[in-house]
Amino acid sequence: MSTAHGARARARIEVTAAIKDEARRQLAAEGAARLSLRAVARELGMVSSALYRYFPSRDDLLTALIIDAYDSLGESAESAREGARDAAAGPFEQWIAVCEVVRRWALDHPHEYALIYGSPVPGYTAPDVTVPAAARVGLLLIGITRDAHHGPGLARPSLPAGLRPEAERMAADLAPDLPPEVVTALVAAWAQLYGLVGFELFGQFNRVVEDRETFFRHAAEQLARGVGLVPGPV
Amino acid sequence: MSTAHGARARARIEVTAAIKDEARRQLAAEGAARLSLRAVARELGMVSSALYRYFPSRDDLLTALIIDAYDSLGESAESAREGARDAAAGPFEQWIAVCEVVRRWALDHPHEYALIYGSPVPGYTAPDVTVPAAARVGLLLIGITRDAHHGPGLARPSLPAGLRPEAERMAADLAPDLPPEVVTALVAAWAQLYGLVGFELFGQFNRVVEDRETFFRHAAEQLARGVGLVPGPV
DNA sequence: TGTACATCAGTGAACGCGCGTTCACTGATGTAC
DNA sequence: TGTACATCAGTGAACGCGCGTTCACTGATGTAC
Repeated sequence: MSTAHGARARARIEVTAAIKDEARRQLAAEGAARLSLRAVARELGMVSSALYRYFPSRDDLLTALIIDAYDSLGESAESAREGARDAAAGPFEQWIAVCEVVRRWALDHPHEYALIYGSPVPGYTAPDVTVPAAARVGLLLIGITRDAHHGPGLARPSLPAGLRPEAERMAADLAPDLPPEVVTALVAAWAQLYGLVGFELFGQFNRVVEDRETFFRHAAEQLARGVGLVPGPV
Repeated sequence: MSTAHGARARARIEVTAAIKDEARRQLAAEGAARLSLRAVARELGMVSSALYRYFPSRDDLLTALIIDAYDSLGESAESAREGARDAAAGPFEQWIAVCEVVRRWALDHPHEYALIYGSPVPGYTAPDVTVPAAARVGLLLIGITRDAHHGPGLARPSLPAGLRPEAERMAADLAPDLPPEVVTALVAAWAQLYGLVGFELFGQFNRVVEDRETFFRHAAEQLARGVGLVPGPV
């Protein structure tokens, strides 16, 4: 009975996974705009209407892929951080490790990256379910900075008076234990990181930057410094 | 004769412009992925095949729109810079003015911004004709920095030894009269600017940054400082 | 343990839609003599 | 200045394609008694 029920349930889980895998494959090959339920079904040897047993619409499938992409990136970033920490690297080096793995992930999964950080898919708006997954990298950068604050210390970035109220609001929202100057710099650095990655990925660095690894590493270090992090041991 | 010939030629120019205008309207309303020759023709009261007298294919129309978008942004940026200069603002303030107008333009033309700086349109690769238009904002930022270098002066950003060869190569390519450290910082700042704009535009700042004008202004100032610019008169 | 019923995955046909592009054509505008 | 011819814009029909979604259905799997 429980095995029987389990069998049907397991089958459901497996088919759902197969659908997502195939969808991800097509996403990787063609991009989100070209992702079609019919093509996914075709490839799986199913009839297109069968997918509706698993996803109520194309948008729901897209939402699932978006969450998976955020989680995949988040997981990479988190394990990069842990790897660095295990190697006795301090917050500054952890920051760099995370930035580099974000870039790496983006280069390895360009269409998934475009799906979550590129221009929105026309006619689709991401529902709130995606928010927690989307926040992972941001929270990780906050965590690293927090460690520095409560550990080796943090330089304090400058902050114009006009921005103080907003800085305090953001700090209260995101990391009440960190100085508002730091939180502000953190949010800016977070956005700027994606500027660097996006420009490389979407071809704006063609004919401009050649040694992109080295260039990026330096830029990531500058971002870390902007937040107040400094090189050094744990 | 010349008027007659002129009439036909003028008509051609006008219809071409009307097609681009309508295409731009649809682009603004729906995004590039939804732009269709048939819809444009329909709206203009023409038959879809008639457009082929003006653009050999949908991709060519898209290319024309891309160039126009780059040019529109470039023009905005250039005139913002001139406005600032006319108001006796120094390079630092000109830099801020340009950054702010880039942001403004992006918020006012989200789909055109997405077309040129967002994820690539699937199945389309921009031909080389777009390069000069695409370079305008970058060249403008270089120009501002050059003015500072030959005028009020420029702080010299740091540069790790490993990046020096690439920095020298970039400087030789882009601005041989500027120090390689500055050129490197410039390229990074340029990418980071688009990270800030893109995050705001594509919704990553939702629930995070509220006073976006003030936040952006501060971030733009930090970018300017990173390049070596400092506030002050001409 | 066996039987009657309910649940559910997957089928196959269909609806209605929009797209880019080609092609042979008509008729007006422009050109050469 | 008038005529014969060439150019060119725009038409209308068609080709072939793929899409998301609905719906009535079959047959296997699971559930309750």
